[in-house]
Amino acid sequence: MSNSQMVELTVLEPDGSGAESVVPCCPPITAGELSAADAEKMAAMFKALSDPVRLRLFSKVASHAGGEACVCDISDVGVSQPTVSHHLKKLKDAGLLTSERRGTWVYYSVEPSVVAAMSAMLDLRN
Amino acid sequence: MSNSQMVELTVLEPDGSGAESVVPCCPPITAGELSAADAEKMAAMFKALSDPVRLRLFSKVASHAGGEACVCDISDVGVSQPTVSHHLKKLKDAGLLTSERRGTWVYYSVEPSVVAAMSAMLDLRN
DNA sequence: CCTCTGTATCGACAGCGATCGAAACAAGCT
DNA sequence: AGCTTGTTTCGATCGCTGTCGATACAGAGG
Repeated sequence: MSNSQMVELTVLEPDGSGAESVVPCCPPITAGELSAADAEKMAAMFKALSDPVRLRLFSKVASHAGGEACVCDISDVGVSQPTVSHHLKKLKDAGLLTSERRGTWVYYSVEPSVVAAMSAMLDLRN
Repeated sequence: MSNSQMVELTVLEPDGSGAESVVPCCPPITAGELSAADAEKMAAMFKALSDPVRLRLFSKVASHAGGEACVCDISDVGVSQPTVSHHLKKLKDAGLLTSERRGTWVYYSVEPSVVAAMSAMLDLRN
């Protein structure tokens, strides 16, 4: 039960705007070891990108103009359409994407702050 | 089978120094969509950090002096010793950590280039 | 050589998750 | 209302993986 250093994380409360209790947090991982709770949160975000199909879907959205894309524009990733929907839901639940219906189509957008938190956490420079 | 943009990734060959065919690559994800092959490689790296226990172990190593730590220093994460060893192996196989035996103890170190590649990929600024 | 401590591997089990087809829901059209 | 197209949900299957205890391996010191 020993732990050398613990760093308090700045958890941005996501004002219940969509995804279920999202996460953002985290100074560079070199700054100190994660608590069990923070590790849980961050791991969930990394897990969202831990599947090749999801990573491609995410990359398609992120590289689209405005960081936003219609499902119909990105669903060509070699799996069935229900599977695409399932993966988009996971990315949304993890807080990496948000979705909005506009008429017939549903558009997914990247959530910049959450992605930035992951990037910052892996930043090793000191 | 349509794809808007494709970006060639700079894959650094890891000169068979340890982990099995490691990965580094990747311009910011906003630059263009990942190919199936690159998505596979990057997803494997994110998967390594997608477990809370692994993320804590990684954070303990990264936050240690010199980005290096003995197993004995970090194995207090609430799971059995074999499980710790199993997770460290996964981090090593993913290329995020390297290991070296020095006498009785085994030391794990972070592989900065690989971690930097993940961080850079998630960098959304343009 | 034996023992002790540190670490890795093995084998088993349980739960999670990626995938699909089928079906439901949503919105626009005629 | 019915049809069509886009998207999500449901149920089932099946492989993957996190976990453990037991065991094996490695090095240091008696």
